[in-house]
Amino acid sequence: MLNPTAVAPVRAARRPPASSTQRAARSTARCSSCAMRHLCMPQGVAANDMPQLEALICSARAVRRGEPLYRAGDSFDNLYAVRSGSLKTVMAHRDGREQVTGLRLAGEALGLDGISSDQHACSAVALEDSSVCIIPYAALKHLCREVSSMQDRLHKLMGEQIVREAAQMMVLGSLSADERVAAFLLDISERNAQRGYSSAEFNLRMTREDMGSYLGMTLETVSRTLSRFQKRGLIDAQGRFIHIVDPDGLRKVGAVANA
Amino acid sequence: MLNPTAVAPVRAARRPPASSTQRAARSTARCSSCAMRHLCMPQGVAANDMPQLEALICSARAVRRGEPLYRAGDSFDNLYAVRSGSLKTVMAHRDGREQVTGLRLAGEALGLDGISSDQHACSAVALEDSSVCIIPYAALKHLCREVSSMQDRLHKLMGEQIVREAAQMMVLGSLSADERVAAFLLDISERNAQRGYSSAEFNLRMTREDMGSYLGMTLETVSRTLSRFQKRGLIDAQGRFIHIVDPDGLRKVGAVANA
DNA sequence: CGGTGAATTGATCACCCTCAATGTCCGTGG
DNA sequence: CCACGGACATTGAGGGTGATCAATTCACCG
Repeated sequence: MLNPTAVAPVRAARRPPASSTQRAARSTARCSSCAMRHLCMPQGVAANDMPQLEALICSARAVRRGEPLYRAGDSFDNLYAVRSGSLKTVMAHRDGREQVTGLRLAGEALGLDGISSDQHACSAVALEDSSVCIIPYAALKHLCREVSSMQDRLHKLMGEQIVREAAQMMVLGSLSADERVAAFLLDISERNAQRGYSSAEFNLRMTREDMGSYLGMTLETVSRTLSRFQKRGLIDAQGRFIHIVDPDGLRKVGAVANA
Repeated sequence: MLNPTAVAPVRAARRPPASSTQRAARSTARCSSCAMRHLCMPQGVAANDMPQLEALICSARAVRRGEPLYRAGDSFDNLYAVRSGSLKTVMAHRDGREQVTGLRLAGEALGLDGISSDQHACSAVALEDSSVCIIPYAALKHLCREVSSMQDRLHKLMGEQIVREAAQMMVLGSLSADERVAAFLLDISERNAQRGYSSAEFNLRMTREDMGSYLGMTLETVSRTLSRFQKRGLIDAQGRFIHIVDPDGLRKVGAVANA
């Protein structure tokens, strides 16, 4: 029921498990055992390509909670795949205001914001001690010219981000506060399910402020909304640990406006 | 001062000029004279590649005002480059609510929303009689494997859209109504300037409702905001025709909150 | 000249932000 | 061990921004 990696034991893991910093060597170890292989290496690639791919594109890096994997303005050299943990992407307005623009869970790709200008447009900050695969962009590009399935995979990755961001624009532009929070919880839930984890229980890792920033509302409104959802029996929230009790009810939030 | 194509004569062009429908043949004429060549064909491409590229990737299509170039759910086969006119991209929630997620002016690329799932995730609707270059995606992909500068161009195109959408998420999530409208006007102004048109005067083509949808507010609030900007001497608006009088003043909107 | 779609402007109200107090869980140090 | 400080979360009270509802004007067009 509980998933060992994605879902921490209930009410525990306020601090991430100590093992997570050791799981990924800080040096550039090959990640031939990388759980994200399917991301770096699509099924379509011939088996005999494998060794060269692994040699070429996969090393690992650990990022401590609160530390940046990269910052806005950093030169863009690598893409990343989250191996364990989770990160947020943050964009800054020139007046200093910041907003969370994305959330990446284990298995998801990171760093595409740097392709357009050879500089990262946003920062990526670890929400917990995490580890990422490093994929040198130059090498990946070269590979994509030789292996068409790799090209497809990269294109889809970028296309998915484009669609995901457009969907988030809809969330920010069209939905009420209740609907935004519900949509967010369902999104996380589905992404967990896709990766084989529990869709019902998870540890959000972000603060209420991060959530609010991502959803275009204040932390107080996030907190109030979660409390109301709890009273309505839609979720069971203990701080950052969320249990989705009634997913269908969440999906109907806003549609009916009452129970 | 006035630009012949981007800026229509003041107070005219409520209807697009009749010539615009003839400018682009409805058949698949080669666009060897396509003004958007730089988009399809980056400078880096060797001259002797040119003929094959033109033969491969460029035909044209006209789209009447209000008509869709493609609809959400349509199978994805082509990318497009706007040759003349302008289009909006629209995404629909399952409950039927729609939101404008993007605006494409002449010279800009369109259709990347279909890459991730081989189906378009949003619809593209012409804001005026327009014409687009058709770029078959399969052929483009093939070309990108042979010509590295073409690969770079496509990647940058996708990367730019990713960054642009993230920036729009910031607009929707962090800015006040005044700031959103100001940011929008400045964005259009800069995009016009980049394409060699006037940054001070342009015809917006969208309705107040489209603008509001794109900016996450109601058409009434858009209208009121524009009126207030006009009273403050920041702009001079006559319906959809906008003259930016004080761009620096627009940039300061929200920073000081008063004149 | 009436009809339609779009834009403007006004009046009212609700949603959500702001400010504030309190509570909880930490890790740290007395 | 308990006290303390800090970060985060929750909850309340009040106010402002922008939505909603509505009326009017304007341009275009059949």
